[in-house]
Amino acid sequence: MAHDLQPVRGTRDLIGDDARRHFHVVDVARRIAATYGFDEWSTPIFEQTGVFARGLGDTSDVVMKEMYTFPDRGGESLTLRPEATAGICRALVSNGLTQSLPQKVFYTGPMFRYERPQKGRYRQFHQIDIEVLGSGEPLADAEVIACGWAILKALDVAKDVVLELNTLGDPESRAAYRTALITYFSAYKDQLSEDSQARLDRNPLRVVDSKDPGDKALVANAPTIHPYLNAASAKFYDDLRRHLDRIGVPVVENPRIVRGLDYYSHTAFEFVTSALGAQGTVLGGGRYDGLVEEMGGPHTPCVGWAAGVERLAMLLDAAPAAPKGVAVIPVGDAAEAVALDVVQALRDAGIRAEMGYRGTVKRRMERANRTGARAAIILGEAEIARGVAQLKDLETGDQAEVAIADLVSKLA
RNA sequence: GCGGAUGUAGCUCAGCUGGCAGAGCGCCAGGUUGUGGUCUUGGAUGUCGCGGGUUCGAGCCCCGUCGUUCGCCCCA
Repeated sequence: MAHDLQPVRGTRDLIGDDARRHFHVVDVARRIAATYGFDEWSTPIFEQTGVFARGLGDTSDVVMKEMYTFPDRGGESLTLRPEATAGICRALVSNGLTQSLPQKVFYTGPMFRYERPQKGRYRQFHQIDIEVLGSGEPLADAEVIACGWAILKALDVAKDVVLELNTLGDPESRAAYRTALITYFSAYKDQLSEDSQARLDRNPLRVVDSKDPGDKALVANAPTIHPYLNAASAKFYDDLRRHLDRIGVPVVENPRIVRGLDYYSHTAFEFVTSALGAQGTVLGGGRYDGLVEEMGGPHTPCVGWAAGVERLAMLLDAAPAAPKGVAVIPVGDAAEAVALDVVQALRDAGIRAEMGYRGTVKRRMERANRTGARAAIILGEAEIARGVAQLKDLETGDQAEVAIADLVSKLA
């Protein structure tokens, strides 16, 4: 393949089965989210760089080294969004919606991160997002998680996935835990991996989800957050677990779950699978009470998650079947006009129908078969003169004469 | 950003120690002047990812580069 026709590294085309898998995931998520009372938003694919730089926090890798940031022709620094939440929060504030809370938002679209591509990890990838903006109640967390679980069930991938749940507590609890972790790990600093030593300074919570085998031994004896939760945070977490239990969402508590982005507090969760190699998180999120304020809006507690469409699409057992239409086949030029009327009547009735642009009957039948048509309507001049057509069922091979006027009702 | 594997027809892949680029599937045409799937006959495939080097000669060896992939990192 010529170099200049190669798709850009980490991007890909969605065609055929790949496209059907992708859109099936999005369609199902959109449908289920609507059922939970979420409204779909759409915001720009790029924002002023500050929206992400301020929103995601300056310790995250996403901000430090993965953003597609560029000056536009006016000299303003813009960034292709690496995730959806910051843009949604910006839109909430820009549109004055902090006056009408809560807002329940469904979102889907492409995101961009300059990472080393791998299976399930692309530079342009797609997410589905659910956010409840403006509620600090654990019921909102429960609803958001339940909606995610419902989508995974509707996609029939829930069997491969478990929900891992943790709490990060409120800022006070989190700060206390942070201090405890620094104290604990500092005693073993030289035994930690190089990566974790760096994390210890930058973002000590991240040390507890290290995959380094040496670190894991130390992490196993590290304190969990629970003793450091203040009363309000502990109650919040208890309430959430009670709600999830009531709704029937199976939970595995995992005190090692820490979200990558800085703005989280209280609830943190991931739906994980072992079926996708290193890219095990299929849906992840949590509560981010400080983000809107961080961005310059009023204090607005929020909770939400993002799911990777590509990862979900890979978990699907099989690609959804291609739609089956009806092939209308004229025999001879004079029949084409009537055939055109027939296709139009079928389409007007909501039936997927196609008439080939050219070709012999044989060619048109071959195409009908190849494209998975369920039936063929063969229209010859002799039939047209009598007001009938041959209707052939392409699965059984049965063929019968049907009045042209009855074709639509026969195929509905 | 780091380490490993890999790249040959539209697809999946074979190609020996360096010696004329192949198979299956798919595609195109015929067997069927108005009927698909099965069968049958014939046909077309290509910058061997790209660029250098070694050699009488490179798909094969060497260097570089681009893409993919596995792990790390990070994350959805």
